[in-house]
Amino acid sequence: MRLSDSIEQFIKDLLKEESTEVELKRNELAEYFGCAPSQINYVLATRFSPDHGYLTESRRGGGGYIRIVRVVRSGSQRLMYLVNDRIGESLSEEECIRLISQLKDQQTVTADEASLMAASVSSRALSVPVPDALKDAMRAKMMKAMLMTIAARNRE
Amino acid sequence: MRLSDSIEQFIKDLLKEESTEVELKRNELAEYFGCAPSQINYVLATRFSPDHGYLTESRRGGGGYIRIVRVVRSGSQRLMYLVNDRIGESLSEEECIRLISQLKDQQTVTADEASLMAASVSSRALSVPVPDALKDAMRAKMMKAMLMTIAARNRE
DNA sequence: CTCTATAGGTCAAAGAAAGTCAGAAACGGA
DNA sequence: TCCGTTTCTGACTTTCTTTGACCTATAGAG
Repeated sequence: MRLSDSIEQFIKDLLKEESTEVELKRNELAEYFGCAPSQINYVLATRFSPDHGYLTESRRGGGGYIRIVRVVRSGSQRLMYLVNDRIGESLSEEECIRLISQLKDQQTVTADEASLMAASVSSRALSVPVPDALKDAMRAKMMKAMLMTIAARNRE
Repeated sequence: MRLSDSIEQFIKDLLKEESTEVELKRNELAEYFGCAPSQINYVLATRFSPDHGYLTESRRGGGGYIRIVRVVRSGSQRLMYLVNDRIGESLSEEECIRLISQLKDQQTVTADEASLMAASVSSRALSVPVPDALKDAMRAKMMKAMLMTIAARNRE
């Protein structure tokens, strides 16, 4: 198992117990896992970003800390954020996959729906002679269209 | 016996034991067969493609892997017929819609999934400056990719 | 108010896997 | 034998992870 995954799991377990918020010491955590302190920042950046549904704040100096808060946003709030702010005019396949798996983690979509979405934006599905830039533009629109229909159905 | 055939057989044996899904390390497998790692990709491309009834996903970097999922089984005959015979190289939006609503009628997909699929092939989602012929070619591929993932999950 | 010990932050580079693709080699049919 | 197709390799690329050196903020002592 990857170190990053272990740390991610450790933090998520803490969040399960202490519910929506957890505070920890970067150096202690790094010590515990026997890794460089900056590894903690890597985990935060790649697994506890706002896209993943978390906010982090921290403080340096004596008595410093890192606090991680799981943001409780409704499914449609998340969807609207994605459609209006997060997704722009263009989205690569990798970015799509990342967003989709986050939605799945947050249970905004089911696993089945997630794999449908992933299939539709996959490079295999779009393998026609069209410039990559246009494909990414399509991906953005496809994602928005799909998210909108999900938002529409969730509203009742 | 051909190297590719040996590797193919090896993976299929794994799939027999571990049932429908197997995860492996590209480098280890190449090492085991004493060949170039890229040989594994060749085998995947020529023998474990979606047309053959398999899906693959992978991850790079430390702790990377390749996962192979067997899709074809008795229950998915109809879906595979759609993928291999019914849908050709090109599909208009109207044809997509018709197909999707048939799938919904047969309860192969839920209403929610049907609207997701429809959204992804909608003209709204594909409104970029690309010839219609190419869009319809994409629609065909997108539908096939999505049907494959549905077939993959329908195993009982 | 200044100094210093104590925390966390940043970034670039090294390491670990998998992907791509062009071309060499082997094979099979005419 | 000649030619096209399939198989195989190696060099190069891309992505993800991990580390280490250096930077910055804060609290508290003097």
